[in-house]
Amino acid sequence: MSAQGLPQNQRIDKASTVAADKIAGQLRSDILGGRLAPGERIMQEVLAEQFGASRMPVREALRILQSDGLVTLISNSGAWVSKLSMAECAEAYEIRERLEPLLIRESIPLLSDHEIDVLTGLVEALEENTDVEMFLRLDRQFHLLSYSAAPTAIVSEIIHRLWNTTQHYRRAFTLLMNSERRQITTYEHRLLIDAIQRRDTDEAERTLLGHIRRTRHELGRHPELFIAS
Amino acid sequence: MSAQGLPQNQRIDKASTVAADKIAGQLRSDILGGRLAPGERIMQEVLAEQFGASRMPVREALRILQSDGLVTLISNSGAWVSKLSMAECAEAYEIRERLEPLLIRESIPLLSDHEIDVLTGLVEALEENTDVEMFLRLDRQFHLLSYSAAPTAIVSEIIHRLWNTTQHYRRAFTLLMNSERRQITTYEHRLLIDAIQRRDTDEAERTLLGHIRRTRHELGRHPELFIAS
DNA sequence: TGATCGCAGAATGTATCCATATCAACGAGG
DNA sequence: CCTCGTTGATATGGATACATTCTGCGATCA
Repeated sequence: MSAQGLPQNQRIDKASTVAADKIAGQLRSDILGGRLAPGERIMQEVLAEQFGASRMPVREALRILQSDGLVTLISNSGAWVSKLSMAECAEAYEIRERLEPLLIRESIPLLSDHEIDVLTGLVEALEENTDVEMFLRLDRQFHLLSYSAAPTAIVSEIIHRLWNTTQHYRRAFTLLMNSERRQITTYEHRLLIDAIQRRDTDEAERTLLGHIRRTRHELGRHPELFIAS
Repeated sequence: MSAQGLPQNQRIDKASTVAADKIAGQLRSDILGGRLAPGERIMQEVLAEQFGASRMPVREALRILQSDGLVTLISNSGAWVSKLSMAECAEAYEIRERLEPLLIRESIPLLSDHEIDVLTGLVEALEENTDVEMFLRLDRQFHLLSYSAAPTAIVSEIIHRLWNTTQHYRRAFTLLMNSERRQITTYEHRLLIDAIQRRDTDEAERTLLGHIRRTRHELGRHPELFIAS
């Protein structure tokens, strides 16, 4: 049982020199950016040619994305962009309801003043913004940054995954939001940033929980986003 | 954006004909069974020879186990059996506290009478058992079976992952349990199976939460399980 | 003496080729 | 006309060989 220690830095997010990582990064960006739709087939050879590499690193990239939950692999059959049923999407939101309050609670006391300034700026940018892609990016940045100081690596990873796998449906949902719904979102964000500025963890938790829950309920009213295609 | 549908069965748990799956299965069993310790190095060539295969399926197997959280891969460096710090282990229990009550609540109404009989049998077997490996197996079977009827695939997967990654520490912890502690566990299991038999979801949730929380607190008193080796 | 550079060995990453499984089209039979 | 079996094309899985990167040890120089 000679247990040799791991290198210190278990997480290396910076682009590595490994082709598979680069391909995975590009693919991830394509999926999150909506350029690849859920259910769409991914073929190894096409990707390989596209990247000027052999199929080998592509296969590894697909495995990587599978562990991110972004791609579904089936033996001897192929790879598809993961898709969620309405039930699964609702489930993702239920999990977020239970875990993100934990994250914000752990994070708030450790956020720097500078980070809170950035968060405030993001909320303001969100109010002025009208573009859907920009909304998705800013909203994601705002929430994930608000959790970023939390020292809880495992929860963070789970939440990142859920944000990734639900990204496509948030986009579709955002497109459907009417002005009333946008107003509500704006207010929720204002309440949340206010609580964060005052470092009122309890209030932040409550507001966040309501924010996610309301979104889940709203999503339940749009089953058309999940029709099998 | 021609989204072609995926095959119906996204999950194929039965042993496939694919070598990588078989290797992954064996490795998983080795890790969960304690024959491979956290932090231990895994070398592709050794495994390949051991299975009479080339390094290629081994690499795929390692990716699979990475998505299970059992293995940590580092580019251009190698693979290690995942290990947890005490903080991460405590975090895993905090997540379980928040998600497993959800699972048991969703599961209980859908459990068949037969499954409840099996659960009852497992509790009895646990009380009579004295062997550590058997305890781990029975305890795991009991809890996971009690959740098995829950239609929540995502939560289930998260919980399975957490049980996997904490397995080694549960083993070490189980070895340290004194008779008083074992008594408490027995009572908790009895309360839980009683609530399940009566299909009392609220009581089951409460009992389960306490069960996990007490274990987490108890674990916090044994930092020696996490010394860097 | 110690610190840095460099080289050798080993392990991982990649490419190419071959084997095999899957699926759809086609044709024969009922 | 429908059903079932066969067959062929296509895409994935696996093996071997080669390239690249990392690590640790030792020599050299300040």
